[in-house]
Amino acid sequence: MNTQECVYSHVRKIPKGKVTTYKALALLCDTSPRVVGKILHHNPNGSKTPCHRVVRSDCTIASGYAFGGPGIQREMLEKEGVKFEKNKVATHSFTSAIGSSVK
DNA sequence: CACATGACTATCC
DNA sequence: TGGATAGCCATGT
Repeated sequence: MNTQECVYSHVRKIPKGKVTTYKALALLCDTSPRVVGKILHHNPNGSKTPCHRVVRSDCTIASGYAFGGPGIQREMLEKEGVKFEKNKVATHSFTSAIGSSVK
């Protein structure tokens, strides 16, 4: 499976009210976080990819969000039940492992 | 085929 | 503790 499809698959497996980090996706896809972010920004798989549930390792919202702005992403997550600490995501809202691994 | 870029992460000052 | 710089990997030109 290509890194691209791999990342998309994992992002789609993120349960509602939960979030993940680029680093986690990178590890699951056996790649680097840079690639994960680049792929997600390239094109959310037909809006089926909840890229708004993907945040940085620092729990902060990603920069250059493509849905209208970081503020939008935060509100979307809050509506899904994700707790927020100021401009960061609550650590307890993270999914340690998304569904199943690729390999 | 080689160079440049990027939703990032980690280290240094 | 916080901001800036370097490193990394895949994709695109």
